[in-house]
Amino acid sequence: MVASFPGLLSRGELLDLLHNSTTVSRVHQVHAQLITGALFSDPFVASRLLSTICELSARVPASYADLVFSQSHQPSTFSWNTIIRFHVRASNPNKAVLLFARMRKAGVLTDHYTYPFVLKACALLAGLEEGAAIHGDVLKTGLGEDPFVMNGLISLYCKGGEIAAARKLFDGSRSRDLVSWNSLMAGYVSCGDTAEAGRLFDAMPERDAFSWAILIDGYGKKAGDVSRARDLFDKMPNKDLVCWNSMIDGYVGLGMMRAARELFDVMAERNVISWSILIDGYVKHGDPKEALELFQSMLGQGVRPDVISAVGAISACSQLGALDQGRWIHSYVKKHNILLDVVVETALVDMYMKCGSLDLARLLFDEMPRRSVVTWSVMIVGLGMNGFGCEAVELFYQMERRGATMDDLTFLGVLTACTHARLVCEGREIFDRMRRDFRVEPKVEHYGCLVDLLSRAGRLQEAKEVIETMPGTPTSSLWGSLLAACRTHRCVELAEIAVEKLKKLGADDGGVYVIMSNIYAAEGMWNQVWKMRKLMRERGMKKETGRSVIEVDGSIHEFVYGDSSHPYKEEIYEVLGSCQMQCLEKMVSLIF
DNA sequence: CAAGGAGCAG
Repeated sequence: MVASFPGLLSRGELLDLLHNSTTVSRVHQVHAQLITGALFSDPFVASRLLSTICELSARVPASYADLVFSQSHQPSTFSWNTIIRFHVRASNPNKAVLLFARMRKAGVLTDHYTYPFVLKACALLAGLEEGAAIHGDVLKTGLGEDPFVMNGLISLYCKGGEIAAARKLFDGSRSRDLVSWNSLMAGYVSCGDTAEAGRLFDAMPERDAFSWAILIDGYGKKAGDVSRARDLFDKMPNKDLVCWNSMIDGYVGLGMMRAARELFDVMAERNVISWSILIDGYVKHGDPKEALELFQSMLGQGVRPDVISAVGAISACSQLGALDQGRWIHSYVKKHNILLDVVVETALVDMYMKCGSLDLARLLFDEMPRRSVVTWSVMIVGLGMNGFGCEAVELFYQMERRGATMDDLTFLGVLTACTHARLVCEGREIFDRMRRDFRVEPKVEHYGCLVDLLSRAGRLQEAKEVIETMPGTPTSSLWGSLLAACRTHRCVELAEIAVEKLKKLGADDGGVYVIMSNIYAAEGMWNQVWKMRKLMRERGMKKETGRSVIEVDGSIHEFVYGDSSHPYKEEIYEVLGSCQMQCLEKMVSLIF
């Protein structure tokens, strides 16, 4: 790289070069020049290099920034500020706070640039204790009236939930500006006091796009009062892109996808966030088909997907079981260098699992450079779901040996896997070790798994005891799974108890009586069966409509029981008919 | 000589 420069560059030439550096390789060139020319002793040049690295923080590893910083002799205040800023930008607030402590210890002068960075780091950490100590530091240096420093403090207290402290600073300040108003308003919004945020908004001497966006977001997403948010949105004079996105997100948060879509469709300008909000909204609110279509039209308009929209599209494929499209998105993401971070890869593993492609899931899982708790959990859940309960439990033990942290989802996955594989003893043991060995508090869902595990294995009495002795109130689903097991294990007495409990919980829907009448029928208790049927008729209960979704050659088909609107319905019923005929023929030949 | 605070997607 150095070869591209004949000889050494002068100080001025290096500074010029840095000034125009927008690529990492350019930074490397200058770095090499500094080393060969022993120019690190020039604090200004060294700090300019660091500053350029900081501007490129998204593409530079933290270790490289640290290296350059450590090479500068007696770093200046500016260099310290810059390396702290780098770590705040790179989401290493811990490191930033640590560096600040070292800076103080080294006796380096702090200035009005230092505090906003380090306060931001504290805010990210929600580290009120450190923040308060830095507040004391600020007062000693007499920088408390610098608007940047003060706003940093306000924002710190807001993020830490100390809105009263933030308010006190705000009220006592002589130099508050628009950002101070906005910060405090954001603070009220995030602690749920939208009313006070609204009063601040009305009292503001001037407003900018931030002010509007904070309150639109506050009314919409945070307070769920989307009509007030819309009022504000309509009144806003020069709506910027963020405001549109906030408003759309407000609708999406309440599941009002139609309203969200209407706004989206009339937007003059969209960015990848606008698309992501909507795609993610469709995924979350049960319309994965629409999410995928939107993702495709986003690509069609030349918008490069980011991690959020990619994850949205991938999980839409998981929900639909759309393996072909999922694989296509996987290769698209690889080809276009979309950051394959651990979240995206986990979504892909989940997609392959949900689509039943265990080998592809395993391949990706084994190759992943980093795995999160979610990655492991997804794999465990997937194995269990696909009927590989023993493998799921084995993976759980492997996870334990690696010392990976586990969360409640992990246990939900492994317990469900135990249920499906009838691994009663393992399941029971893992449940008992949850709190003791892994410090994960079992939730109702985990008790649900345990009850399911025991009752399916026929240990109905034991299951009933778990329900009755668990902390908190048992939910209807617990009694529900006991009831379902009573049917397979033909236990009328326990079933009747379960139905009574379900009735008390107001959860005795049609399904409960269907199961109960089936249980009676199996025992030949026909009087009871008729009683159940009559009860259902009286209450106007019906069975839920069955529906299913399938992907064929990349397009999605939905089937609803009794629905005949599918374009290929005649062919479908013909095939179905012939299947039934074949089944009948087979049965007939078996019987005779 | 240089750089900083507030808002939208998971």
